[in-house]
Amino acid sequence: MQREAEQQAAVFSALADPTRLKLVKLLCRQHFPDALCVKALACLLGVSQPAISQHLRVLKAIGLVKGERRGYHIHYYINRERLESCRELVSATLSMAESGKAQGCQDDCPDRRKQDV
Amino acid sequence: MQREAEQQAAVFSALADPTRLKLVKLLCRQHFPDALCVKALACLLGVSQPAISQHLRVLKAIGLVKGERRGYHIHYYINRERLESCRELVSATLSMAESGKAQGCQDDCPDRRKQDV
DNA sequence: TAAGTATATTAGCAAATACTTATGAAGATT
DNA sequence: AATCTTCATAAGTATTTGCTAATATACTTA
Repeated sequence: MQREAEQQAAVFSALADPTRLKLVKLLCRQHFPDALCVKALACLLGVSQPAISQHLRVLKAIGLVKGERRGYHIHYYINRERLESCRELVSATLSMAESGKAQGCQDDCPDRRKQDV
Repeated sequence: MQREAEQQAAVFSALADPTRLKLVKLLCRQHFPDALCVKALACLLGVSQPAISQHLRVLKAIGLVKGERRGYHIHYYINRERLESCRELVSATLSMAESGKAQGCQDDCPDRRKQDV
């Protein structure tokens, strides 16, 4: 569960930035053969080109976007299967269905006796 | 859309930490009349009491947890309606259903002409 | 009301983040 | 091959974050 929470948090982290969310949405709206190069994204989102490259790196790290060169430009697009799996991951993380049995204080908790409200 | 992305990012941010995710999960598993006080949470998660208070503040800020005093302790619990609404929010944010029409470069984009790939 | 307990807040710190400017690397075009 | 153009990386900075230790606050209980 330790590692699980970290992996889940990593996905939430990658999406925990408004510019990155807008980036994802922009890419989502693109459909073949429309293209969005880095400069165009920078222009649309009002930040510098390196800023976009850095955001793209974060999104690539979780497999959410991919790039493909076309002439001078690199055409960035959403990995839609991964997008769906991320959607399921965040949804499942917040799903109460995964609630197991209630957990009490551990035996070695110094305040176990005080937990009786 | 500007503000929308910020609000969505705020929810992702609040959940973009493994300790906070574990906190949410722990509270999810609690069912009335079980109680988890701050000290018990600190003990279970292996961090200090102030750290828990601070995480709880973040979660309270988005309405995800609530506290209720019972004797000496404050019993923290999940706001399950809000949990569900957060689940819908993050899911919808990543849902391709909200994809509108493809968007080109703005007219004033200095690199509009270069976007033809 | 005074003492006791749990929780919140503050101060301080190290690490991470989001950005810009400047520079480097990769590939396309001629 | 030389030149261009795009994109990535590096360097530098201001802000935010997650933590601990110390302190203050709020409430209960006697």
